[in-house]
Amino acid sequence: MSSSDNQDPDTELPVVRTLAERVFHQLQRAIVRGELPPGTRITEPELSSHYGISRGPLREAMRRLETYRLIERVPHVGARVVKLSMDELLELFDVREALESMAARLAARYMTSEEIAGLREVLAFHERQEGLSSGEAYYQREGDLDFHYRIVQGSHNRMLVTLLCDDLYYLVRLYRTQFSAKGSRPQRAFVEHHRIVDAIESGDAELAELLMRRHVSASRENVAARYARALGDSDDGVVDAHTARNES
Amino acid sequence: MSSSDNQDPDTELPVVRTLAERVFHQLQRAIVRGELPPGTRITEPELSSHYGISRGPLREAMRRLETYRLIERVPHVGARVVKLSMDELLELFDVREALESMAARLAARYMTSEEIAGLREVLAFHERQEGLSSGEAYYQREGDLDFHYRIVQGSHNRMLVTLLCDDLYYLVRLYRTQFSAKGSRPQRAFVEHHRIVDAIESGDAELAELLMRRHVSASRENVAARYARALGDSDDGVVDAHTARNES
DNA sequence: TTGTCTTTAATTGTTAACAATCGAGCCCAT
DNA sequence: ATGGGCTCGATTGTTAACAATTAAAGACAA
Repeated sequence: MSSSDNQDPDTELPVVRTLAERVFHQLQRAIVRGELPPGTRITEPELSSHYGISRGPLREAMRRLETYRLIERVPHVGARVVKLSMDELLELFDVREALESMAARLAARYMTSEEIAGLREVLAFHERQEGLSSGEAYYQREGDLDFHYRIVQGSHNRMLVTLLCDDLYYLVRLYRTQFSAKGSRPQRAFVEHHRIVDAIESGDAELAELLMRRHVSASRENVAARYARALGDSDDGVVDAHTARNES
Repeated sequence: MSSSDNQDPDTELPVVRTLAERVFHQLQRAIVRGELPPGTRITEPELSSHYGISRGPLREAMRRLETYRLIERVPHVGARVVKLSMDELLELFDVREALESMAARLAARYMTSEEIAGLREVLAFHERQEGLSSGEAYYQREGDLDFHYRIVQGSHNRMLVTLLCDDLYYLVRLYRTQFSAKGSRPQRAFVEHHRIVDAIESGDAELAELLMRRHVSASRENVAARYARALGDSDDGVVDAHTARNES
């Protein structure tokens, strides 16, 4: 019940045909997990020797990481792991609101009964995890991501799937690790998730779209409110870890 | 009054700091203009000798083209210019509808009076071109793209701008050249454009969002209808040039 | 003739060395 | 002492040669 089939936790995918691809996935995971903290300078000789490859494939991997917005490069200067600001996080929420509400609308039209059944399984697993370990935010977060993941795939719009699942969700995960999101209102998110699935199952595209839009928007407002509150307590204008939280 | 400042017609941008960047822009332009027809095999030795560079920078340029979905690569096999299907074009319209309606909503909130004035200038230029040369579709198309471009930038959401202007609009232009879109209902699009700007100027975010959504959706339905009609006349199931048209 | 296997040529992936650019540290003049 | 300019080290950009994989052409057998 992980986010995806090609998202095994510790071993790299078996179907990696090139060194650049392998090290790209390794670096991507390291960044998303926070093993390479934001702002870390990425130097090519260092990383290439660390991974035991030459600079050629490493540069290709870095170029891919750049297009995924996980690192930022400046010609002739270097690259560093992206440092996320609260402004950009809120921007990302707007984009997610637009794309995921559209995905929910399409999912209500095109999702198969098997896919809907799988979605219900995710919700059940989600609640079970919540029941026995309320403090464990990991499953909740991953489970929530899985929920959104499946609805996007249920849209049967390949471009939407690529944009959200391949591009933006890695940024979402990175934000969560950087801001150490704990999931602040799981029970309310549960209710919203169920209502969205109900709308999808009944084929009500407009309602599914509206509910998903509200769901993402509420999450955005929650993050923004926590950020504003943290600004009052903090001395500087930059929010640091453990100040902003997010449940969806 | 072109689509962007860094979009000069024939000379490459002066601020290109590396060979890979230069050849990336050259290839991008060649593909979007149709000089490299869809499905064309891209072979590294050929292109590198053609552009007078080695395979290293060329591979970096190709990797960037791949993430922009302008070429498709298969490891150990090769790359070819993306061949677009009508299904994917309709998918792209759904994504545009979601993102551009959000952009219009944000533009109504955050667009400055200078940006709105520039938008009105685009519309005026647009109409002038339409008046004196009804058969010239080029200016109409570019003008329309410029219109959407500016609204997206008016959203002041950098992630949205990157997604739409840097990623998707090149695909839109590629579609237009491949399907040789002529602009089938310019006068109706004019009215819609004006109404959208009116809504933005009056700060009516919800109306701007709704109008932009309808505008893109109408364009999508127009393309779909022409495609269905072409299917009846055509012998095979693949739409070819001069059959599908699109005005927005 | 057709199907399969083998060989082969071409292309892609990878590596290591070379060249160009940038930033830091030092020196010197005011 | 401080600001500007210069030198030097390190990193990035680029190149050319090498290795691995693939797809196609051709030989051979049924």
